[in-house]
Amino acid sequence: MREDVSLATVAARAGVSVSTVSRIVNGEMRRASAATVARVLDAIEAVGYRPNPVGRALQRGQSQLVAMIAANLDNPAMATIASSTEAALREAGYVMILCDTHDRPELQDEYLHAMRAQMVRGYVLVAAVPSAGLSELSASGAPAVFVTRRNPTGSGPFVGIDDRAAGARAADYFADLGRRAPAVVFPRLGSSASRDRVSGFLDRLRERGWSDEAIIRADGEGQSHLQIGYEAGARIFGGSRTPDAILCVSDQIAYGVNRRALEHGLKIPGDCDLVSIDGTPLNQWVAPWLKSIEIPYAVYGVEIVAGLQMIWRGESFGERLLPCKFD
Amino acid sequence: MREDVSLATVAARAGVSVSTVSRIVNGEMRRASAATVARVLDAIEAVGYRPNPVGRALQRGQSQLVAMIAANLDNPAMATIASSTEAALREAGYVMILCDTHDRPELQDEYLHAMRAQMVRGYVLVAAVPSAGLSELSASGAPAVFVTRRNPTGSGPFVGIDDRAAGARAADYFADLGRRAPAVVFPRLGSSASRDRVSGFLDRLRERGWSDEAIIRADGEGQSHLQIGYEAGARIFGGSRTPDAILCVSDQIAYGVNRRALEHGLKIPGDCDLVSIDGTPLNQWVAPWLKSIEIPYAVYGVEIVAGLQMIWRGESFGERLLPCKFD
DNA sequence: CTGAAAGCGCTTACAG
DNA sequence: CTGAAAGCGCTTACAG
Repeated sequence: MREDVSLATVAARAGVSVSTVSRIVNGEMRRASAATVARVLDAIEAVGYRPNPVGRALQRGQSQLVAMIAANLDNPAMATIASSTEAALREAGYVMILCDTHDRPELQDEYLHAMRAQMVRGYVLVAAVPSAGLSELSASGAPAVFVTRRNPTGSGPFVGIDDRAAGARAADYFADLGRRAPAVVFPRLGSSASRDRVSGFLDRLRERGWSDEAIIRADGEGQSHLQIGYEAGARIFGGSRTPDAILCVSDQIAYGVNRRALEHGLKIPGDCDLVSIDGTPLNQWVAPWLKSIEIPYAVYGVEIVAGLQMIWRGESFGERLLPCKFD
Repeated sequence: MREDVSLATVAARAGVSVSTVSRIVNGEMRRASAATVARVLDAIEAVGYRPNPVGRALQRGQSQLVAMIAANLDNPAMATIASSTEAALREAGYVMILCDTHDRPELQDEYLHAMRAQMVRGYVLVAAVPSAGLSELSASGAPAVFVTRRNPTGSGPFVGIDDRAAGARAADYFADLGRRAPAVVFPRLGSSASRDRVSGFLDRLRERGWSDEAIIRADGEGQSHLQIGYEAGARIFGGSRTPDAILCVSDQIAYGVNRRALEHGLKIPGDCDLVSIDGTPLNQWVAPWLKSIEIPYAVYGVEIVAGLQMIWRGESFGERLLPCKFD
């Protein structure tokens, strides 16, 4: 377990050149005699050699590092995505660098540059925001998969859910239940995902006979979905019409709305149903009042890595929409 | 923004040697004439040169990467620690690699080896478990700071809270409130932190007149603190004596206990007070019934990085116990 | 079947 | 004040 075991160490011990050891380490067994291979393998074993990824990266122009650039790790959904991606990358022999952009384009660009300097093998962009560096990245053709939000500066491999369908499902649920006054709560400056969930919800309600004016819409400002829900809740419950069913585009928004509902003395469910889209496992423990369309964040990791591997192999990977649970 | 801007590119453009450029890039301004410095700086600017960290790491035997090796990212507390550490490292010019060990010693060792191969500049070990590789690391004197759990294989820089004091604080709170039947819930196979919280609680209760038998103790098995609380709750609420105050050593344990309490038709608070140690911000939104001693996870990052920097400078860094809020 | 050599981008004694 | 050279650990044509 010494620090100074390099190809040279192994080569000396086996009595061959570093070239030969290098080839064998890289699996080119058929270019050396069986005897040599055996001797080298023994030497590797004996000194406990492991290839130095830094030397290798410099030579190959490519490291074993994969950059995950995420908008906000404090969001439990992103934490789960990060965790599952980390596990899948490790299985595949890669190491994950984690970058939190706090949804700020300049930070995202800073990281994008830093990661290119690190010669990362690929990029996982979770809820990426539009930025100059991102456009460059897209243009450069570097291996990248977008998660949750589609590439805001063009197209690209995507892992997520069918957001419009999720919204529509909530609409059907409310309609089938006989609710009359549906509402939807979303971030003012939302992602494509948010918007799709909302429009899927609205379109389906229209199909099922609602007029536009009959559907209550409320948004909230800022980063924090908790705050967004709380703020929008004030307008919803303080308004002239109180809804009997609310779709929140995320769990955290629902938490905020619920707290406001409690302040207004409303019973949830009962006076008003709450449905959200996320379905983090914590809900069953602390928010049993919440019905949620469950996004399978825990399997995002394997899908993301599968996507990267397809790209590395030169195959094309368009998008992978994962099925949600709702019961 | 080309890929091929190296020291050589800059040197050629400025009409000097790479040595000179390298020195200037590294801030050794006084070893070159003012004219040369100006010319080189111009060239750097003109071609948009950024030092390649991989070449640099190989030469220096040390990268700009810092490894965070955490036991379980799905735990919100660890996610917040990871997030704040990432931010602090970025400010300091480092990049964070994230490794999730799932509390498994073999995985921890695998990562420890992989990170050494990456020539990481330092290690942040969050809730590390005992393992052969960890002993090696401690022995090697590599820069490492332990977080949440102290080094289980010896000593080492530590960032955390005064766990015994936190437990004692809960005891005082219950005693001052006039509670008569206190209980404490903890993981069966807990960390040093868990144990200290429990013993701090018990010792203070004893000081304040409780007999050992009067204090209800319940543990639960497994990884998931939610499950631990739920399981222990069954024994607590199904037992002969029902407590009127419970300390849970983590928020998630409290969530589990609360759910069980609800199933038993108990009102929380009212029939029974619940206090936990963690104080994640989510509590105010989804668990207003929970009183929690708040650990400042969001500032762990800056303390951890400050600790690493002290170690890098050769100064000694023993431990940093951060103050908790409880009101 | 095998090895010497060049080179990935960088740093750092050493010589001038 | 400045540069040529060696070397960090590796890979890969190329020559034999």
